[in-house]
Amino acid sequence: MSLSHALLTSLLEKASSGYDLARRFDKSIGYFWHATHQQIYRELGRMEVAGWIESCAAPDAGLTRKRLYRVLPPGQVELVRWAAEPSALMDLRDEFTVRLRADAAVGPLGLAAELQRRITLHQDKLTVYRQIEQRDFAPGQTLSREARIHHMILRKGILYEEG
Amino acid sequence: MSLSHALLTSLLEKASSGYDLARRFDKSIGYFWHATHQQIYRELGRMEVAGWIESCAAPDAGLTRKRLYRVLPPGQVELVRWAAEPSALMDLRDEFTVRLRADAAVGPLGLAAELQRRITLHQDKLTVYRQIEQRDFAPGQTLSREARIHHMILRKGILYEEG
DNA sequence: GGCCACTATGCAACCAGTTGCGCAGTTTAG
DNA sequence: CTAAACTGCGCAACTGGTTGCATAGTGGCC
Repeated sequence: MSLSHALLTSLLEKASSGYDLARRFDKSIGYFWHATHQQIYRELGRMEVAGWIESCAAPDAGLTRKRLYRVLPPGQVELVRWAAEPSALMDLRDEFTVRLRADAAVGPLGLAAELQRRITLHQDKLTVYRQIEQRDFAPGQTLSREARIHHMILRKGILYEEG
Repeated sequence: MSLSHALLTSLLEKASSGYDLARRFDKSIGYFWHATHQQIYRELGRMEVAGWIESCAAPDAGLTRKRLYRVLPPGQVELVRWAAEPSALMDLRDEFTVRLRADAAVGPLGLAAELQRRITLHQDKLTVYRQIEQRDFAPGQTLSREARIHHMILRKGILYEEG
């Protein structure tokens, strides 16, 4: 399973509460690995039991139950171990393409409007991605290794949305 | 859920046994909606209970349990109803990109060989897709509506693998 | 005649992901 | 001052997907 490893990565980038993690996740790793807050809380619990992370009451918790999670050395060791494993190519689960096949099989079903709506959504994402690229990865800059990897991942997203 | 609708589509294209369906699935709709034989048998059972499909002993069954499944009118009605529903953009679950992020976060983890392996796999798929395109959708032909939709879907696969 | 690979179906157990709900504290607008 | 919206965590029930195994007939080979 990779959700735990995705969370480890995200927590290494910045120690956070479950809630903040869920929100940041939506806007970064969430683009290529989606998770609900339920999954995230459950997984944080498991990882704490496993000794991969630890938690304490968050400094800004006040009277709330807010907890801050932090990666422990065994968590980082596990992440490194896992990252080097080979893995199968992502398998797609594309509902709309199934609908297109259905349309091909049983005649025109009026999918044009829906198709147009989806193209617009993809264009919106593309616009956002390109803005991020201009903002964070403008040409001529010298980028760190980390930044170059993030740029590559973003390029992949851009190529996908263009497709 | 869409697996049932993917199976309905595939069965409309050609009535089949569960086993044949599973094999055809791998090489057509399976490219954008993966399923194991277990899921397929279970779903066929449910759909038969629901009255979407019917089955009889296959003509070539001999003494085996082989059964032939066929879509009934309520199944087709359901497929048409479902196809017109709006649906969310596919969300990706890309393990390798999580690994790249992990590499970015905790330093070089030697993912180059794995990356190369995956590029080769994508190139192999691309070659297959292009051969199918040349064989089935050569330019200059007049294609049916159905064929044009299948071609579009294939084009999308090609763009994805090129990316 | 015996072995192996393949066709064909299915059970059972498990794990991951989703949905709906509930609780409790904090902030903000009227 | 109070209602509504937001932050933050979590339980319970369910559904979908995966894995390992079992069964049984068919066809080819040596």
